[in-house]
Amino acid sequence: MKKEPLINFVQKNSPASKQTLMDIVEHFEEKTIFKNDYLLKEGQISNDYLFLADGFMRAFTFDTEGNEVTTYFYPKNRVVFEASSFFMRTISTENIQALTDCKGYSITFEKLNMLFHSVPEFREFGRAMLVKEFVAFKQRTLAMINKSAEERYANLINSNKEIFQNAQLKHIASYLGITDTSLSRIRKEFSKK
Amino acid sequence: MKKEPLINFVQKNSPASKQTLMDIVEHFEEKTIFKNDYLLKEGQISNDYLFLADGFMRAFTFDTEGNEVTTYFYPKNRVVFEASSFFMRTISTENIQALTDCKGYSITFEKLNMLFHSVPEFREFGRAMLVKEFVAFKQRTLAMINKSAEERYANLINSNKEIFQNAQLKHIASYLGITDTSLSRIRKEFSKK
DNA sequence: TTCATTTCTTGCCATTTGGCAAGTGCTTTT
DNA sequence: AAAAGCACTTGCCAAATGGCAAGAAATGAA
Repeated sequence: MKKEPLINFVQKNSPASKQTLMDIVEHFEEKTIFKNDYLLKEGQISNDYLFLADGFMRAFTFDTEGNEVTTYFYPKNRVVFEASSFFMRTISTENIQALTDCKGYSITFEKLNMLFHSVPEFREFGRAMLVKEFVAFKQRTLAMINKSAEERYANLINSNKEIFQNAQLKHIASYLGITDTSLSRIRKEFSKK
Repeated sequence: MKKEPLINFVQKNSPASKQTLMDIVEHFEEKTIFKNDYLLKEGQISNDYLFLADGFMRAFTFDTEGNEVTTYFYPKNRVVFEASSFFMRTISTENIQALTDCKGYSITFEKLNMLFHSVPEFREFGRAMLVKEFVAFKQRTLAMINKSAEERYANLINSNKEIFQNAQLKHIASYLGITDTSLSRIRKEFSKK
């Protein structure tokens, strides 16, 4: 069956019977997004809860001065969604863009809700995804507060090597909260060690 | 009835019939926490999902150098919980402490789950709370990245005046990601305008 | 291959924030 | 009232990061 990565992912995060899993993934549709295209554009109400089977994405928005700020990187084998817009049905201030050609399985808000109401195990999955995202953000916020740019860089390169293979320096820089100039210098310092 | 603030809060966030509301709040227990006491201590698995009816709390943890870092302030009339520890049943790295005498209504993980499974409207409530927290964190992370300390201070004082009436300077400073020395200077600059 | 465009690096200097330590003022204890 | 403790402020200087602009390197198009 084609949706095997999705099945494995759901199973891993919230065990369910084979039949239940099939009932769940049946409602996901295959989706392809080419490099530089968007899963979500600001101003829209997000209607894609996407399991990213292959590729690499990023979320970004703009600060008050109009600079692009990367808010998140999404490697493959995880779900990609903008919680606020998707779940609250509000207009998104974020963009989600493919940094490489991407393939995955997507479900709409309506269908996801239907599954949440009818499949208790899947509710656990949904909550686990939300909590996971939340925790990741918390840790990042904390790191922003009490670590130097160099330490944040070191953490990122240790935990998410693939970011450096897929994203541009300026994307990584704004994600780390520094300028690309500074990141370039930090990287230089770092390579000496 | 005693739990009226809670009833109103649930009703506002996810409308339900009077009877359903009563069924929900019945499972919450009144809880009092005195100033400087803890709702959650690091090392514990959180088992309190608290609606804070009155008082003021903060969450904090320690950075790698052992400095206290305030991660969140909780004014009254909102829910207070550590999503990671409470929902994932993992050991908390955060502390939640009362900054004033506090009163609220608390429910355990088990009972909350029971309600989530049996009351669809309440599931919506639970999700809304999680998403809300998430959004607040995202905005904060973003602000940490692309705003100066002075701007972050200005935002905080405009949006959360009560923090300044309830928390110490050093708590606010670590929340803003600066030292109390710097905050003191910023505050001085600010009062000139 | 060659040219054009984009991405990344680097030098110079400015600005922001931090570290430390002393000092002020308020509150609590005795 | 004196002493002690805590919260906050301030001066001095250091360290981290930014802004700008020029140049180098990589990438993509013709």
